[in-house]
Amino acid sequence: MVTATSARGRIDKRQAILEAAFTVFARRGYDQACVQEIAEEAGVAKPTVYNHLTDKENLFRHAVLAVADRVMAENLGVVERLREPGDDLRAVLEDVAYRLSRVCSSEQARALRSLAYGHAGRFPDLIDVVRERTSHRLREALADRLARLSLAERLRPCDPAVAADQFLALLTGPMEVRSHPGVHKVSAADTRVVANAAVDTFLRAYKPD
Amino acid sequence: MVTATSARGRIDKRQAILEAAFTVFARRGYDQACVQEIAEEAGVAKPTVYNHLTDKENLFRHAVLAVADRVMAENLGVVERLREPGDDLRAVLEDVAYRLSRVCSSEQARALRSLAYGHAGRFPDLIDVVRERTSHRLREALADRLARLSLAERLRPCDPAVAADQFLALLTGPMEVRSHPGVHKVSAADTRVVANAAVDTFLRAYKPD
DNA sequence: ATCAAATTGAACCAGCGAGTTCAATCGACG
DNA sequence: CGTCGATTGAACTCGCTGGTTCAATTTGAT
Repeated sequence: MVTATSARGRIDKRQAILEAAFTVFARRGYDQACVQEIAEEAGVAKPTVYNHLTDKENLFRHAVLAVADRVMAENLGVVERLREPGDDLRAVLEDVAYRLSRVCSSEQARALRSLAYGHAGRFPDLIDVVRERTSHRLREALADRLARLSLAERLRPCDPAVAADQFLALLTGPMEVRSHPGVHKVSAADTRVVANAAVDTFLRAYKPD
Repeated sequence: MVTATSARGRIDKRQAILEAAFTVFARRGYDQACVQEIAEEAGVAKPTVYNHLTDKENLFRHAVLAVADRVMAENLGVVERLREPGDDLRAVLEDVAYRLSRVCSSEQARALRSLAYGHAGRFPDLIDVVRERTSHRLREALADRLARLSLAERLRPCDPAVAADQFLALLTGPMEVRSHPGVHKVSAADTRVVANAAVDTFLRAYKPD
């Protein structure tokens, strides 16, 4: 059996390769990204890349999926904050909205969407997986929480699925208008404004009574 | 000077090339689309393509911009219907919402966004132009109409810009969840449901009182 | 008919990048 | 120290595609 250090060494190298692959794919696109550059970015030789991940295609898939998992975990963690809302519903909604906005407009998440949607033609299955692990999972989790809130009469009776859709739409829609891709990231203050506006209209539409 | 018919003949061929270029770029992506295939799709020889549009890059830009202009025109036409709203505001909003959904989730519009966002890395300026001619123009036009409605006390006092953003978000957000790319298009009935739901929460949040 | 411009098909060049091979090197472990 | 496996760098093959050239042909106007 291989010793702990060497195994760890291998794992680290694989992670480094995947990490580098994602950043290079993100900045060049699939076709323009050459394996050579990925190898350099990872601080590794080209044959080593092919040693760990057989194809350029495999490399792409694994890199994208890894990031998708990370983003999904963050999103679910944020929504979990709605499990025990205090007496100030608006405050906790604003908090959740703000954090979700930050995650969804992070560099990683934006690059992820850009890659998946941009290469939908060549990797049709990949886009499904990405959507499943980001949008859908997030939608389901949020719908669960909203259902409980509705049942507890903190929100008016409604279809939790469409409420979740609309909440997320109110968040991400206005955000992506403000985020010129590549250039200056959206400021935290701006994000907060958008998040609060989203929560405001959401509550106007979904408050009890 | 060239006669009308020959000029028309040239124009037709140019249009055919641009049309073909867009469809091929849409289905293959920029890099995988070879000029040969575009020429075949247009029913034309390869040198003819280079005769009309110098570069592959130029070809791409012109093809994308042409479609962007078409989509923008459709969008603006739809919003124009809000200029004289009848006494049933909800009905006309639902109509506009439905038509906007159809346009924004049309094959052309989806391919357009996919192309622009997917190749944002290589053509940073192109994405700006596309956004300008679709999202921004639409946003502005809608904000204008909403401002008038607010002034006429058919909507509560509000910032027309954020109201427009949120209206569009409520529309397009839930739509793109339902549209698996490539496969079955969203049914008209489904679109109507989403549009009506969007108008319902929008009116709940923005009705006077 | 005739002339000029546009079009065509085919061949050709050049560059680029995926993927492979291989000898040299490194690093852990006994 | 010696061994074995992983890593490295460099060179190489190979296919593909953008872009060009050119002679032959078509098209359409006068």
